[in-house]
Amino acid sequence: MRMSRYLLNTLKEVPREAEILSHQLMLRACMIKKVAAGIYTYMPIGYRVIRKIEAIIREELDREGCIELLMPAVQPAELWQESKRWDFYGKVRFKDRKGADFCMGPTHEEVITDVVRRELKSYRQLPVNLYQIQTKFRDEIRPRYGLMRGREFIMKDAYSFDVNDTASEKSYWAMYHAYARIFHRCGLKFRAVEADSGAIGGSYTHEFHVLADTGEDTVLSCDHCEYTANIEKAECRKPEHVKPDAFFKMEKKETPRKKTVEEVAEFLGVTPDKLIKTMIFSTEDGTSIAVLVRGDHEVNVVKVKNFLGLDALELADEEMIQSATSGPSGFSGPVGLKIRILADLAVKEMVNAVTGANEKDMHWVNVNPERDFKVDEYHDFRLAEKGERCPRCEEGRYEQFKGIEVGQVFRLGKKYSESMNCSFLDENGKEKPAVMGCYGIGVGRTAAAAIEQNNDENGIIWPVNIAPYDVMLLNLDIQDDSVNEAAQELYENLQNAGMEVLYDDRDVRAGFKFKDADLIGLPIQVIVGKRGLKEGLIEVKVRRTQDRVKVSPQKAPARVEALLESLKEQEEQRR
RNA sequence: CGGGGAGUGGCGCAGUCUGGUAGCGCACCUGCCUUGGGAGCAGGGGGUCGGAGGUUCAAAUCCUCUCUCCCCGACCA
Repeated sequence: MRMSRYLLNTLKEVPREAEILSHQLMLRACMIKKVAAGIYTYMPIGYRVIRKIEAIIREELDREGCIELLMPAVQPAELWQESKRWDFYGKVRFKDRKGADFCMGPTHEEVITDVVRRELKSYRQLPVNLYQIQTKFRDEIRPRYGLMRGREFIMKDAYSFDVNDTASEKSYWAMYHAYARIFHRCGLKFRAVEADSGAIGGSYTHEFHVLADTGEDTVLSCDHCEYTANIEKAECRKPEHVKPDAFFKMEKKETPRKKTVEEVAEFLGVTPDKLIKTMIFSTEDGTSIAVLVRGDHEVNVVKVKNFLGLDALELADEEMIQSATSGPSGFSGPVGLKIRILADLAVKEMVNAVTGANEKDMHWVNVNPERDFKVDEYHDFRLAEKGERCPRCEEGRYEQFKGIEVGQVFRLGKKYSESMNCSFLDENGKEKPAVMGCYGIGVGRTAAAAIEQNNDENGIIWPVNIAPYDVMLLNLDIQDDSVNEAAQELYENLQNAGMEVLYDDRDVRAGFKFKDADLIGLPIQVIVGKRGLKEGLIEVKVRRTQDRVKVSPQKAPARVEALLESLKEQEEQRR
């Protein structure tokens, strides 16, 4: 493509709306244009990246035997009413001229289940895995960061249907491995992360996170074994049992205005790990529950929620704390507490601890679990932290990463097949619901994540496999016939050798072209100028390393091809 | 939805407090000059100041309402 005829206006200045790097660079490199909050046009150069990622996804899913189809963007309310989800989910709803309810599809479980239930008759038809690459619309409460969290976004979603759990699990792992291949091919450093499966049920799920400091999610990974988990899910190692020397007598002490763990610990001259932190939560129906953790630990609300099998759990407000503990907040403690008490495993090992006395300005000291208060259930209820020992192996410790969630594989079980009656006859002629799985990849978000991970002060550095073009060809002097001739010939020869070339033949100064080339970030730049041509040479520059080599125009295509190959290899091996 | 901030040529901003008929840089067009890291000079086109209403001789500026966008929190690919 000749840039003189392309639609690609770069920006020197950063539009004010862009907060994070990928968003800024996408705007500056003319990849996207905002149409409304969270709604973007993919400009030509940006759309090429999207298409590259889609192509990789298609290849890897097709390899697994998945089948592509395309479902509608607009969905009728009836399907959502059937699955009882019409009133949940932030979706854009509207009525047609007859007054019937519709919505922009935020996801497609309902539609795919409807499609499959009409077609599925026999176990002989299973397994089947159907996918689409489609535009979703979710009325996000707060869209931001460009393509990272839009309201309208391109997503690959796949749905597997199996005869039973065992078969479904097989489908799950096939997708897991396909995803790993996809993100490797995209040249991304990522982790498959065990994640919280939410309220949908006991099955497990993995999120795929691209590692980047700007990521919104926190991931803990063992530096020795394979264990990697979202911080919401990351298990804590069972605490060592230490035999205590002596149990002292429980005593009440005045702690005027000392409410936080730090204040109380300092006031009493102990370390925070000697305190039992008592957090009061309230469930959906207004019941209060106490959760105890060691003073230097934090409660993991997700763990508590899952343990209780609840959808929602909130920290109690002042009023609730009063009625549950008959004391003010900041002085809650388990001694004498009448509500249900859950405690983290680490609390079980605490000896002669400090805890709130459920009255203003008072704490107990020398409190011992079981002797001085009863715990209804001990369990892993706290947030794991970096540096802690791995729960799965003996040698490792947790490392912490920031990640961008670009994909998820999820076992749905029979949730939709039962509520929407998607069943088949098994080999005994018995009717059974299909066991489902669903699998998503955010295509635009993957592109954004790739930029977050691959950039420098000059701009984007595209991994070869998802770069909009392979090569940027720079003609530094379009007034000069010899330069023009050489550049034109290279343009043709590079393309004939199978490479995608963006040819900067614009009538602008050399410096301008260099800046643009770096900003747009194609993996290789081929630079043709008067200066080099005098010696019969042109320059080949690797964007990532800024390395330049001089070669003859004749040898350039082979050289560029070899460089692309080796870059590709390195990128696919990245961990 | 709660809290904070902003809407002035395509982009970045000044002007608003103290009303007087809109300005700067980038980008764009023309010419000259220049040509290996976003050159220089000269000339030029483009905005009615998010929208509606009001106050006033006069409103980007003051008042009322409204819309949009951005940032921080809970959701998600």
